[in-house]
Amino acid sequence: MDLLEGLNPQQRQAVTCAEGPALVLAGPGSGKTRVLTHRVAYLVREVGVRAGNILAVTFTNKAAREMKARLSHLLGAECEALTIGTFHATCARILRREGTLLGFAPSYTIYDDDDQQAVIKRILKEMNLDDKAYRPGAVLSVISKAKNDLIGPDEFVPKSYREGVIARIYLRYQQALKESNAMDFDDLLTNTVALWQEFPDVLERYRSRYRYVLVDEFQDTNAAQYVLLKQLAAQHRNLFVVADEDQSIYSWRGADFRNIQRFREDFPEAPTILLEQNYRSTQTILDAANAVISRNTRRTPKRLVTERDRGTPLVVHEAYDEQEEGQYVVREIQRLVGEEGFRPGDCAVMYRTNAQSRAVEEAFVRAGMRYKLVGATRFYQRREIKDALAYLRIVYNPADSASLSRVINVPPRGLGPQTAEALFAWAGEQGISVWEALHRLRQAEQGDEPMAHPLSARAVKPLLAFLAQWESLVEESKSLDVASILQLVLERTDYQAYLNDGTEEGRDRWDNVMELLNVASQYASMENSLGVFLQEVSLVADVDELGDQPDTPVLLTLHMAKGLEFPVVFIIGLEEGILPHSRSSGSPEELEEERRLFYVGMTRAKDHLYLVHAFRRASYGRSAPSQKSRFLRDIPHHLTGGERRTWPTRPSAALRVEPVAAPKPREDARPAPPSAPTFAPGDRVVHPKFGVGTVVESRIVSDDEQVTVAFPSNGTKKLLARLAKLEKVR
DNA sequence: GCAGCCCCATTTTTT
DNA sequence: ATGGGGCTGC
Ligand SMILES: Nc1ncnc2c1ncn2[C@@H]1O[C@H](COP(=O)(O)OP(=O)(O)OP(=O)(O)O)[C@@H](O)[C@H]1O
Repeated sequence: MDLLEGLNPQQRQAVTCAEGPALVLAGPGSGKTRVLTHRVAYLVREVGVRAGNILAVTFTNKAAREMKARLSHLLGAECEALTIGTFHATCARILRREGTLLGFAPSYTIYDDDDQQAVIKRILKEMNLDDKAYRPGAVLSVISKAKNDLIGPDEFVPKSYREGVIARIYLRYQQALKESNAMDFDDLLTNTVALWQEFPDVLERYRSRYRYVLVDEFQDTNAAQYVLLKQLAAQHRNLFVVADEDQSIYSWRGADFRNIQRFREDFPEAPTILLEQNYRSTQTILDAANAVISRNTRRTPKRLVTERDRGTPLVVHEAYDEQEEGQYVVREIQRLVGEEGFRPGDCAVMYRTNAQSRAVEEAFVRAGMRYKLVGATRFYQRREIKDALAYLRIVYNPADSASLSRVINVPPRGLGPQTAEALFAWAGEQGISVWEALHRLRQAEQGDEPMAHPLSARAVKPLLAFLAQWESLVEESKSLDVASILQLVLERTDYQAYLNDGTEEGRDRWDNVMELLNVASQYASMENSLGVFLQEVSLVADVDELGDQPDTPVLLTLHMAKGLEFPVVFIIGLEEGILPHSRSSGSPEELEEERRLFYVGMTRAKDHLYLVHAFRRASYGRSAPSQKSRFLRDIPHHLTGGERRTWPTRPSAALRVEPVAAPKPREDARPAPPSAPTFAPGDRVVHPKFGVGTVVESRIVSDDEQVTVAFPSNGTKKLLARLAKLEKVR
């Protein structure tokens, strides 16, 4: 197969460019991922690079799987030797091998958010701090931010008293993790950076191993990830990155698209290759997406053309509420499948927040249709699943104190909060893991030299019984696979009896545990199946998606949609407060990121794009009128088929599409406040008489919008937008 | 120590 | 709405 077949000249140039660094900058659907994939194959097949010398970094595990699949097609068996994965997964693997140098046993545990919270809560108690003044979530976000910027607990410079306290928590937190032989997500990156910094010989090994490094979605790398890349590529300089600054949507996680600029400075010899041909979307979709993104100021405009024809207009639909919104989406999918020959799996429903999936799911259930929720870790968040995983994690890494604290009294065995607190505090004081503390307790009780400990005489017996039980489980598990271990643990803890309280919920919970066992058994034949299984679960490597791939509509967040494409896309909840989200509307930067998020969603669509908003929506149990998203106003009217809605006929009545004239806010009919301003401060506008000016302020006044505009030559004027025929200019 | 009850806040996005 | 956390009574 010719690797260059099916590539345009620009793409070929990128795929075949010489050794050394290179930057591919291009818009959505221009084949960035395809270029990266083909470049890998090209290096192996044409340049003769050994597959083992290539590292390709993707943004999600799913993307890694897809790339692997494509490369296995392009390269055959040789692709097995490639390293393809996310930064986190790759670092996790490196640290399994080399972590001992930093004081971590190979069986270290990756702590998830709950574990992290548990550790922080423990520390707050230890330090006598109020967990309301220092909310664990808030503390963790400060710590995470620091880590993403590679600021360790020692380098952390507090800018306030509060931050001083957090700095102390941070320090203790890192100790606690080490005592538990655990790392959090951010540690996977920072510890790898530290490893390579402190052990140049190790870095040297990885440099010669990963002689060619390729990074997808480079605009969403954070500082730690960028340093990792620099460490690896500083010498051989074979760093190939593809990026689109308009698709940078993870700044809240420390991602910084200015890494593109840094790359240019650090690798000045890198050619920049632009891809300007879009192969995905119709002209209409592209035009609409472009109208939306061009309102962002901090960007370099890109050229992007498509070979495809105009296609159909976008559909903008106003639903009554979130239920009717779900119903509309489901019926429209049924229609597309029934009348237009689409497959259910061609359709995707995208939303800003996970909570929004609920109403859509209910609509699917009511319609008797199957659907797939992407990236839903809900299953792994369930109590019974977390319990079962905690059991497994203890077997794998008994030092894991977070897991021990979770299940020390599950099922109840007389080790209540008092005892647990005493035990954990005692371990904390001594700077040892809880597991070790239990051993000391036994020593103290049964050894020759009695030792003081704070545990009540009554608690000692169940504690030692607990230790004995788990010691035996750890020992017996050594020769077993994950599935057998899980079965054994469930049996010994009598977990089924604990769940089975006679209620249906209890039955369901047990069913879930059996489902977990089913998933685990898919790993059973692997080498070190327990470790592999736990790692994949921790890295959210969508374990549940193994196997079944039904042809069903997909429900996913806009964030999860990055990098994917679908013939039919529904974006729902296009309302102020949701998209843009109220928690992200504070600064212009945040708003621009919300806009990019919408842009990413729109550009996933190949043929049909539906933009749906609801007239009213319930949140936190309260239903309130909503206001349509400002982003919808940026889409020129001629690209949409006008706005439609299916109510107020009767929300449950048969689908009836009634065209609705441009929204005219009538106070009696609409409790909603008047529409949002079309002009925002900073916008450049043109006035027939005064010329070009800059908007200073804009607010809604009765029926029109009063805009204050500063004209360089005519001073500042207050104008009514409609009357003055104000127009935006770019 | 533990089950049951009530109150309350809820930071949206994920590796 | 929902579940986690605090409180009460056994
Ligand atoms: N030269 C080409 N000829 C035909 N189809 C192409 C070509 N290049 C890319 N495509 C197709 O265009 C679509 C988009 O490609 P790809 O996902 O690689 O783009 P991308 O730039 O990574 O997109 P995004 O940034 O939006 O995720 C894919 O379906 C791909 O197969």
